[in-house]
Amino acid sequence: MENLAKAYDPKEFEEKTYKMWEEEGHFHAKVNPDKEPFTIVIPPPNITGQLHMGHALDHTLQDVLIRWKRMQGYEALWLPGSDHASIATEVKVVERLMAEEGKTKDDIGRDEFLKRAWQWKEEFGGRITEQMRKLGDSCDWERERFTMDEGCSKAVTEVFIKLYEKDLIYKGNRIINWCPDCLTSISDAEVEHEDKPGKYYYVKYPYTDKPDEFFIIATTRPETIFGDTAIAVHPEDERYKHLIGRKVLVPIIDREVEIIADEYPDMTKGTGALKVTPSHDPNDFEIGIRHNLLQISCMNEDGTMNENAGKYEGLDRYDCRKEFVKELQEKGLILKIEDTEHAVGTCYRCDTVIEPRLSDQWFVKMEPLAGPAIEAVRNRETVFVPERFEKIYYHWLENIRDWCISRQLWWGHRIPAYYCSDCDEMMVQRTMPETCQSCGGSHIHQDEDVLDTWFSSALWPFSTLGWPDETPELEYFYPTDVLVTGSDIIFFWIVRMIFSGIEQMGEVPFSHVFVHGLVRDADGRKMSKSLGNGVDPLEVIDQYGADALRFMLMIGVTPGNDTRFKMERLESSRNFANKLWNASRFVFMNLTDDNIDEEKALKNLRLEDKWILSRINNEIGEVTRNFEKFELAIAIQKIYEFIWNEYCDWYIEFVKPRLYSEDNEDKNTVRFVLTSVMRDMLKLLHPFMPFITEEIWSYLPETDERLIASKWPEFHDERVFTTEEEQIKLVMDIVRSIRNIKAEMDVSPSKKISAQFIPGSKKIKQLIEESKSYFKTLTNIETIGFSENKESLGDNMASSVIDGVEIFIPLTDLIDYDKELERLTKEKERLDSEIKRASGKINNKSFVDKAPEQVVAAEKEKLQKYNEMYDKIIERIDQIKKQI
RNA sequence: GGGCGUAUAGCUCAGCUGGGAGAGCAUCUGCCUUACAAGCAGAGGGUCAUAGGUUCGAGCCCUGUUACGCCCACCA
Repeated sequence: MENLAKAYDPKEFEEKTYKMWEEEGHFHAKVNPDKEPFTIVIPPPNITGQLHMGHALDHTLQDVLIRWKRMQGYEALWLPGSDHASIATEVKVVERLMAEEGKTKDDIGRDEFLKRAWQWKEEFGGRITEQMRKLGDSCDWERERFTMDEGCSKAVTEVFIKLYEKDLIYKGNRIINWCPDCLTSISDAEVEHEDKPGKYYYVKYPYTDKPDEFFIIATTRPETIFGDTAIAVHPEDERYKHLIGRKVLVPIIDREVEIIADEYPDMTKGTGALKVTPSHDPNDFEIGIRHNLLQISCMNEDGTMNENAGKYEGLDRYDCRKEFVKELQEKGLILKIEDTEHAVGTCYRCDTVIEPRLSDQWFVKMEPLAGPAIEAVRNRETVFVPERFEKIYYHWLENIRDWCISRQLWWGHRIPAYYCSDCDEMMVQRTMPETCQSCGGSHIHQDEDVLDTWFSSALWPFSTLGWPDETPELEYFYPTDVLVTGSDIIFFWIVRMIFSGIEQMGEVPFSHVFVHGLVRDADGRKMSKSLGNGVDPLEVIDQYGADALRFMLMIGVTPGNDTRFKMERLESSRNFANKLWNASRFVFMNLTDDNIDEEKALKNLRLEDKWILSRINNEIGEVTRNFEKFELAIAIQKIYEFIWNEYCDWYIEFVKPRLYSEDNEDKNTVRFVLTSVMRDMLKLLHPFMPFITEEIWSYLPETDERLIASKWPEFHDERVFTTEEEQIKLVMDIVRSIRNIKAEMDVSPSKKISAQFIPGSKKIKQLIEESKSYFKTLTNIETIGFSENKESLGDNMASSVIDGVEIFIPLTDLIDYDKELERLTKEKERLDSEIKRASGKINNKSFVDKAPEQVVAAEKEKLQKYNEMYDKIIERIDQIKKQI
C-alpha cells in the first residue's frame, strides 16, 4: 500500500494537482440540459493589478461555493476575466512612457498610445490569472474574457445605442466632477469626501448705488468670485427681503450682479446669503438655470485661473486664493476670516481636490433605471447576504443623480457618436457613417471621449455569455447565481449590474450578492500600498501553502465583517493541514492491498464505529445546511472540530488496538470505517482546502474518480446511532475523569494502574465491562473491578463522581489527602452551582408553567442527576475527612 | 447632518432558531505514548461595554448612553 510522504509539504503537490485538474477539464462548464446550472462571474481584476489579500479572500469564497455546487451535481461555471480599468491603466501607461521614453501621450498621439496600452495588457494582463492558479481558483479558463475584447465591446456599443434611442443617454453641458490632475471627468461615485480644515471668508460686496455700503457674504472659495453672477437669499429671510432686486458689485472686478430670491439658501448658515457661481458649484448651477444667470468659468481644466480672473490668469487655484484674499484684505473688502472644517471632494484615484466644472459630457438618465432596480431587491429577486447591505443599496439608488459616463481619456471604449465637421450634425450609431445624414458631407469624426470603465463592467454578467447574440450559454447560465464582492464596490458595480441586467435582459443578473469585508493587517489597519503593510498572498502560499491561506481566510469570520491577517492564525491553519496529513498517513499505514469488504464491515460495527459514522452523518447534514445559508465560517469550523477532536483525538485512538490485533475480520471493519469517514470528511473539506484533500483522496483505495468530481455526501437516516453516541459519551467522560485524576494526583500518564467502579446501573456496568480495552489504551488502566459501596474499597484512593458512575483509582504512593480533598471540593462546588441554577428554575412556578415541556423535563432530569452526584461526593468527602 | 457596524478570556475572534459562555494563540503542569512536538494529556482565565425594558428565561430581542470604526451627504 502506497502512503503519503512523511512530512506535509504543499509544494510537493499543489501546483501539480492544479495542472491535473485543468488538463482533465474539471473547471470547464458547458451547456448541459441534464444538469442545473450554477454560475458565478468573477469581479474582473484590473489588468494593472496583482493578486492581493482582498482577492485571495474574494476568490476563496467564490471557489468554495463553486466547488461545493460542482460536487452537488450542478453544472458549475466560474467565469473569469479581467477589466481594462480605463483610468488606472492609462495612468500606468503614461508613467511608463515617460519613464522609458521621456514622452507624454500627446507626443506620440492617440493611435500610438493605444498600441502601448494593448502592449501593456499583453504583458501584464495575464499576470494575475497565473497567480489565481496558485490559489486554486477553479475557473473555466476556456471562457476567460476581457472587458475590451470584441464581444464585450460589441455589447458596450449596443447598450449605448439602445439607451440613447430610449433617451436614457444624453449629451449635455453640465457641472461634473473634474479632476485637474487626471484631466478627466469622474462620476459622483468616484468622488471621495474628506473633512479638511478650511476658512470662511466674509467678503464685502459694495452696492452699485451706494458704494460705501456693503453686502456681506461668506464663502470658502474666494477664488471663484470671478465667476459670480448673482447673490442669492431666501425669499422668506427677513434680513434680506427688502434687498431683493438691488444690485451689488463683485469686488475688484466690479461686475454688477443682482440680489435674487431663491429657496435654496439656508437662512441658518453663514450670513444666510450666497454668492452664486454657476460654473463652479453644482447648486449654483441649478440656481443659475432657474434664474437664467450667466455662466462664467474662471478656471482652466488643469486648475489654473483663466482670463476671467484678470491679473490672476495662469495662477494655480490655491495660489490665486491666497493672493486674491491678500488683495481683498488690503482693500478692506474682507470683514473677517473664520476657521472651519468642511467636506471636500477628492479624486478616488489621485486624491486631488475635485473641481466642479461646466463641460460637455455624456450622461445616463438614472431615474427610470433606478426604480426597477430598487423593486427587484424589494421583492427578493436579488438578495444581499448579509441583508443589511440592502439599506445601503436602497439609499444610494433613491438619491441617485444622472451618471456621467464620458471620460477624457484614450484607453477605453470610445463613444459611438460621430460628428459632421461641415454641419455639426451628431450621429449615434454602431459604426462610423461615411457621409453626414444631414448635409451629406464626408468629413466625419468620432467623439473623442471614452466611456467610464464601469459602463462595461455593468454588462459583465451577460456580455461575457455572448450578449447581444442569443447564445445557448446566455440562455443556460443567465441569470447567474451568486455575485461575491467587497462592500466597497456596491455602488460602482453591483448597482449598475443590476439595473443594466434588468434593462437589457429583463431579468436581474444574479439571485444573491454575497458581501465580504476587508482583510486588514495584524493591527487592524487597511492594507495599502502607501502604508506598505500589505501581505503578499503569493509569499504566504509559498511558505504555508494555498490550503492554509484559504483556511485562514475562511475560519472565524462573519459575513460582511472585516478580518485581520495574523501570522499565528496562518500557522494554526497550516497545523491543521499537517494534522489531517498525518492522520491520513496513519490510516494508509494500516491498510493493505486487499479490498475492504463493506458488507461484512457493516454487519460487524462496534460501538465506536457506529458512533463516528453517526457523527460524520450528522456533520454532513449540518454542514450542508450551513453552506446553503452562506454560513461558510460555521461550516469550516465544524469540519475542523470534527476532524481534529473526534476523528483524530478519539476515533483513531479508540481503534488502534483493533488495528494491531490479529482479528482480520475486525480489522476489515475498522479499515472500512476509517476510510469511509475519511472519504466524507475529505469531501466536506474539499471546497475549503482543495489541494491537500485531493492529494490524500488519491491514496484512498478503490478510488476511480477525482475528489473534485466526486459526489457531495448526503445525510442518511439509517446512519443515525443515538444510543451509541450516548454510550461513547459516558466512556469519554470516564476516560477524561481518569486522566484528570492521574494528572492532578501527579501520577505519570504512562504508569499502569487499576480502577474500581461503582456503577449506577447494570447497563452501565456492562458498558464499562465492554469498554475495558478503551480504558487500557487511553488511560493505561490495566485492570478494573466493581464494587457495591465505597467502604469496601479500602484506603489510599483518588476518586471522582460522574453521571452514572463513581470512579476510584488506587494509588501506589501514599495519597495526599489534602490534595484529594481540594479536588473533590472543586467538583462539589461545581455541582453546587449547577444545582442552584437548576433548582432555581424548577422552583420558579412561572418557569414550570410557561417554558416548553421539553425544557422543563430536561431541567428536572439534570437536577436529579446533579443531586445524586452531589450526595455521592459529600459521602466521599466525609469518608476522606475521617481518614485524615 | 444621515445611516451602518463593532464592544465576549491576556490577544485575535466565533457564538447559526432566546434555554447550562467557546476556539485559536498566549499562560501553567506533565508527557519524545511506534500518524503528528506543526503533537498528546491536564489546568487556570470571562459581571458577554453600560443603564433600563420585554420574557419563565437575554451574550442573542427592544430603548437609551459611552467608546472605536466604516459608509453616505451639493451647508456656501
